[in-house]
Amino acid sequence: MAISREQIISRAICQLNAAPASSMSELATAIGISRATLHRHFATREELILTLGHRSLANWARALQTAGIAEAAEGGDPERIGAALHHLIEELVADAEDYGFALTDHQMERIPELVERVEALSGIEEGFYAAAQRAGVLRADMPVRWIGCAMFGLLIAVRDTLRRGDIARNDAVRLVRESFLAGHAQR
Amino acid sequence: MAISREQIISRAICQLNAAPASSMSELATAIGISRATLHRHFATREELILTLGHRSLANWARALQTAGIAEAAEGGDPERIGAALHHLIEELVADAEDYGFALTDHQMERIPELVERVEALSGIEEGFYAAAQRAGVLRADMPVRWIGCAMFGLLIAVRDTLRRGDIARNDAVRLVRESFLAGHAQR
DNA sequence: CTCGTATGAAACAACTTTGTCGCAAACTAG
DNA sequence: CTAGTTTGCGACAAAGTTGTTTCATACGAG
Repeated sequence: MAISREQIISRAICQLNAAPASSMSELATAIGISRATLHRHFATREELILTLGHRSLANWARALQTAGIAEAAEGGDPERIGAALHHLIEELVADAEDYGFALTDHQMERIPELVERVEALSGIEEGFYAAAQRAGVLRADMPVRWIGCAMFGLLIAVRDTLRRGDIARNDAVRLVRESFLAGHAQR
Repeated sequence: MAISREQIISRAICQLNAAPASSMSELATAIGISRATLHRHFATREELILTLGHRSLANWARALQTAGIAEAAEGGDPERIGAALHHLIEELVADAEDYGFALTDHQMERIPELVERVEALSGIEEGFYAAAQRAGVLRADMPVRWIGCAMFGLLIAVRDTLRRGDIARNDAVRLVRESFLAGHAQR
């Protein structure tokens, strides 16, 4: 077993980040295995996409977990919520780089199983933003869904700027934090 | 001529906004014409995508023009730059709704002609942001490219939230303006 | 070394998409 | 009404993708 299943998944993600519409043939070549072997690991293309989607969503769930947003939201302490928000941004930025293709991939939108899970995770994240609004950490004059989507948009910005080398990797977290919290106007 | 070329283009955009990976057959059905007629107007799929891409970019160029960012940038007057920025946001938000699919469409990235034009327009917009930084309107501790991509991300947020009915259309400009300029932290 | 497993290469059928063509029907200008 | 144009429909070939299968080979544990 020269190449493990984990390596296949990770290289497939890498290839899809570079060329989101890759065929199974292109994926196999990029991974470094034959198309037959790829089909031995993932019987259908949908199965592969499903696996990558779940992998991406599991990482998102882990990010929400690690940042401790549930506990912070429950407590309602502004300081703790602020800390959790900072932690959350760190986690999300790291994921945006790894699973960049999943952010704007259209094939996943048609797998109900994944859509459902996306909505569940979005709900959790938005619940945290709502708690942050109540605690006075985030402004309350915007719909929660908008705040969630704005964060999402910034993660796409991270992916694209990193892909083209426009920003330094070490700078990404600061840029998202500043853009998200303070905006771009000079004060 | 029951359906004009303009109508074909506009309905094709509408369909691609709903299903970005539509085939020529699906597009023809959604437009309300036969596949043969669609091919009579656009010999190849690439020709259609190229037309839609140029249409989208022409609108972007018009937005930059209408907002008067070039003149404002040249003058260097902070107040005028701020006004141009507000105007620009209005125009970009309107475009994001009309040409939403183009924001994250991958097929266009492989047409050099379009990529080139995207870079040119990005350059103009970023030149304006740079002028805004020098004038003290936008903060100067971020790369211009990041600011441009952050705006881009917010436009994707507009498209997605409008698509799902999460925000009111009348509210979109205010949300982008506030998110872009002031961020989401409560002060 | 040997046996069982994993792999690569190649071929195959089924399907989808794209682009073209011919023809009959509908429409329109005059 | 008539001639010219446009359209829809169906058929077609070419190409690409997907999924399966067969077979020979390479590898690894024992």
